[in-house]
Amino acid sequence: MKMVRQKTQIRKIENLAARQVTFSKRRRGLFKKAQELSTLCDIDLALIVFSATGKLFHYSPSRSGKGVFSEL
Amino acid sequence: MKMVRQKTQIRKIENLAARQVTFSKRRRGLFKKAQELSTLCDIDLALIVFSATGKLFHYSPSRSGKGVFSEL
DNA sequence: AATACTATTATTAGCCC
DNA sequence: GGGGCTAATAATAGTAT
Repeated sequence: MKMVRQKTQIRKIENLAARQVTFSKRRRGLFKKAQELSTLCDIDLALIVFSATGKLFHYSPSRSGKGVFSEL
Repeated sequence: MKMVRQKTQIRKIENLAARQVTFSKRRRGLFKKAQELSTLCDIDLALIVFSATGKLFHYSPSRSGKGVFSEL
């Protein structure tokens, strides 16, 4: 069981299963980074992610407790 | 010149200059990650970031060439 | 403010269960 | 699909210019 990682190529992952796994992992990482930026720098931001199947993941942290898009 | 990094604490950076530098650095990193996720997984997303001074940074990559919020 | 460096931490690809 | 592991890559805090 070698664990040799390729240097990541940023282009569409053709294998469906691998693409879904990467989507799940990286989406979580992106949300985490977004929340960190919001907290560290005391700013508002919104991150809206659509899955390939149309499912919506949204995130709108807020310093004030009200989401950036709370009106929508 | 020691370069001892603290384990990052995720809470507001009180020093203004340091906060601005971190905002600049991490905002770029976040945009990069967002674009990578979009490309790797062939999905749409939008990232909207407001600076503390109200400046808007927005990002809405698209696989189709049309932004997610192109209608706005 | 912007950029560069680099030690260190953080993320994650590939694997297994 | 999800969770854990670990080696390897990637991001970045602190520093300097």
